[in-house]
Amino acid sequence: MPETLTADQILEAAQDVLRRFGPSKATVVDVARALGVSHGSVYRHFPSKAALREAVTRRWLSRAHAAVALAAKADLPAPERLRTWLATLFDSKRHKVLDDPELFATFTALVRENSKVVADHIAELTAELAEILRAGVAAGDFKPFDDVDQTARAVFDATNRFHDPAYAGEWKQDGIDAAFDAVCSLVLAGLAR
Amino acid sequence: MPETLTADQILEAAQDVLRRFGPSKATVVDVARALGVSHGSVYRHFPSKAALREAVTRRWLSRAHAAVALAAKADLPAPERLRTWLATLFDSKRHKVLDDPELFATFTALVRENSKVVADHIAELTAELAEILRAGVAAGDFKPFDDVDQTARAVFDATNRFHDPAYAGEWKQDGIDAAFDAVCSLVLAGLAR
DNA sequence: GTGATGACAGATTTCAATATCTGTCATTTT
DNA sequence: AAAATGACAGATATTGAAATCTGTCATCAC
Repeated sequence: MPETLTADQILEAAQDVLRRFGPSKATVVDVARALGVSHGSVYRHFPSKAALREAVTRRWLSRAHAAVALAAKADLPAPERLRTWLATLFDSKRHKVLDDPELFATFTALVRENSKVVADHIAELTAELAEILRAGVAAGDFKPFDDVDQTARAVFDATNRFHDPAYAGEWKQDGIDAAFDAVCSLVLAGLAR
Repeated sequence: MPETLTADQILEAAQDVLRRFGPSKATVVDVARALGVSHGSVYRHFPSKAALREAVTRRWLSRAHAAVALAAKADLPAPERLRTWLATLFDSKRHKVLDDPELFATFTALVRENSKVVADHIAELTAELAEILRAGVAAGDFKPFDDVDQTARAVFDATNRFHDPAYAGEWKQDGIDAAFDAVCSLVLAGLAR
């Protein structure tokens, strides 16, 4: 039972409220109630409801991705590492949506309302991709690229169907793994020396 | 002023009503009113509002695509033909959304509510792609594929960002053409012998 | 003085009454 | 008889009044 209210406590409570009530019902008053404080206190730490939701979204997204980034750090040749990275990204999101569709929907709604957060997250992801591409070029596995960042973004775009939550509904369909492998192989063939 | 009401007249009127009122406000009663008949007469030709909307969607989609399919029939080597096909598809959709965003939104909403129509349309599109791929394999421009249809679908999936209306908001951003070229080149490199 | 409160104005949401729409079908029109 | 109608029941949408929420700020507590 801490003396003073911290931004982190508020974020934690806001996350709980969002989980329980969903993105359309969760209010700042609910968050304050959950913490046993007045809603005015929340506004001491966050300038607006939108800012609070954005902060929750950012935290949620970065924590969710930390696991993926780690899993795909394996010490492999670039092509395999790229394939693993893409497959891990896909698998992790697919598991999320299958395990708890409601929570995934809440999370997706939050992400959708913050295009800035999405842009930043995509920038992080493509930076990871660019890293792999550079390693592959250095090792002679990939052909040299005019613009590695552009190519990294192209790889990200080409695999959209397997990481954009907008397509989550298709991730349980039969043949989705074959479709993923097909795109993956096409992309890898396009990168190969 | 024809004697008897035809399904085609109803489709035409329904299309007008949808254009004018938008997908959420357009009613069967509106369509009947526009034709000067009772709404019961509409139900003689279409079993439900959903069926009527689906029929409109199908017609709208197939007419919109006829122009694209034609434009991309040019007598070129397969790789150029593929690039032209993809570029024409992208350009045509981008023009639609830029020229009349409201109509595009109406159209997109209709498409979204009919996943069956979408699936059929995608099947047609990938069939066109598969045709190009086969020609390319025969001419020795593309490497032979295990499964041409699967590869065609992979090409379609990889270029999602440039034909799925869900991304229409990004089509006016700077650098979108460069992003398109990057994905296109990656895909073509992946197909090349 | 720093942090928390709760009253307040304006914006947004909820709710229930009302109106409109969807789909059916017995009846009317041609 | 084939086509069209319009009354009807149940479902859905609209509306406006009441409730709740957001964001501010003068005041209170430590």
